[in-house]
Amino acid sequence: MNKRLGDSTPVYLKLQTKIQSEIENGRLSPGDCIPPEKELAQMHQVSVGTVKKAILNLANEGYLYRIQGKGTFVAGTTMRRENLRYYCCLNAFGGKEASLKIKFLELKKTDGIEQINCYLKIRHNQGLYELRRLFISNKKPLIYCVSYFPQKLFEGLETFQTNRFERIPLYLLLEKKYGLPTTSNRELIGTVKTDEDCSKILKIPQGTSVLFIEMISFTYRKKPYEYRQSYCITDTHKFLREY
Amino acid sequence: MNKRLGDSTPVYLKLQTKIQSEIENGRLSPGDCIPPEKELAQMHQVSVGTVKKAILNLANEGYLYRIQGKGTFVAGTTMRRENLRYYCCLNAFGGKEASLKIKFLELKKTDGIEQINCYLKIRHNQGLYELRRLFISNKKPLIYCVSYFPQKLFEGLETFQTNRFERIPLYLLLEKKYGLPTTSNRELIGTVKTDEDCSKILKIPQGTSVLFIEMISFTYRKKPYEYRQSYCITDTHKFLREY
DNA sequence: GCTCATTTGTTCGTATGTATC
DNA sequence: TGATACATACGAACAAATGAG
Repeated sequence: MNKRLGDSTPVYLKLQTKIQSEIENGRLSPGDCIPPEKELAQMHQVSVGTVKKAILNLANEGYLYRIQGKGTFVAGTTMRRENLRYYCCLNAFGGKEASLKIKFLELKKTDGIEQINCYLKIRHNQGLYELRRLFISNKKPLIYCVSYFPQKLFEGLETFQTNRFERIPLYLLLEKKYGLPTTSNRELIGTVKTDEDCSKILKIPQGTSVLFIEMISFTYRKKPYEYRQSYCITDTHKFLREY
Repeated sequence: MNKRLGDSTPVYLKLQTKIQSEIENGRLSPGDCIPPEKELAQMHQVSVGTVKKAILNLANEGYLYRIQGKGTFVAGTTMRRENLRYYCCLNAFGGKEASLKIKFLELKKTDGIEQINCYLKIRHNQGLYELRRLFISNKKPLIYCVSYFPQKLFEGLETFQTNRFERIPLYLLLEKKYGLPTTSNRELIGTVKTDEDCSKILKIPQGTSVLFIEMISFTYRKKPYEYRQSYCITDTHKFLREY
């Protein structure tokens, strides 16, 4: 590794960027172990301290985690973000959280949808998966959500047993199978009057105002991988957000 | 500074905790400069590397920021969080942001309110400030918000010229005057039908469903310093949240 | 515009402690 | 128990930015 000849980016930063790229490119996947400090130092002809700095930075940013005596590993979503919960429903601050059951409704392939493909940064002609789910608390429907994914990114999704969608959070399912952790989410929050389909599923009168959340989830390199619409009943429980 | 005799917490961590305490206790305020590495090293009889580690950790956590050649300084909210925007209103992802004008409505002292004092972690008998504001976009009211603060924490708030509340974000005003930066926010999001007061101010029919956001803002040591209720019209613009 | 003292940033190397298997 | 790997701590040298004179 060239030590600041001509270009002025520090050595540790070059190494750091290199490792980060390998993670983002999928050459290293969540759970993988990277070579020990000493070895990396020899490989790149730099000191151990420099390697340590690069690795600690990546660990701070959530790309890696380290265990003393064991090694350094590539982090997944759970490691990066202790508490990723899209739907945490409370009746009040400090109040009780609703325990949500997931009900799988449907998963199907669809053609591209212009607006959504645009959000997902894929071409108009690329197909999508559409996943519809219902979240139920105390036998009462609370959230109806429709997710869209690029077919190209998640090939074979339709072969999953449907009950797997009801057992673990979607983002964990996708990370496990496709190696894509969630790095950030962006939401637009508003209200909307339910249409026929939605009001039937939520068992409320058509035209009722409900909370409407559009979300885009991102993975490495700020790449969007899911667009989701959620219709939420907030009579008894409200949605927690922290930032 | 005792170097790991008996107790096992590392030296750098003790120093780090010490500096953090001084910031959180207000002995150091946003903008203040701390002694240079060499001096701190001598003061505590440790090596420069150890001081560096303590300071870099605090810088990563947002307590400090450093400028090469100048020194190390205590960070305020703007330094800690580039983009703290409670109200960022977009018509769609990638769409245009509404430019909001703030209209000051009222600031008054009130008695404690049980539920709110509880959120703010102060005793029932402690008084509050109540601040009411209206956010306007394109001459149309978008957000009506009512904030509550502990009187004890913000003594003299009522002596501010009211137009100062219309010029800069509230959190900056409070930080500047009282030295309390915002470290995190917690929100509960739902919908509510407007009452008479609210519908008059927002110029919409009474009983219209609007987005309703309750928020608690925290400063150092996770201390709550504001409780806020926002009533938001989301016909044209929705609320952005990232996490 | 230049120089110099100060301060942080980068890099090296070494020694020792501690957790894991 | 020993080998491995990360964590802590020290110290030294030089680079790069800042601000004062």
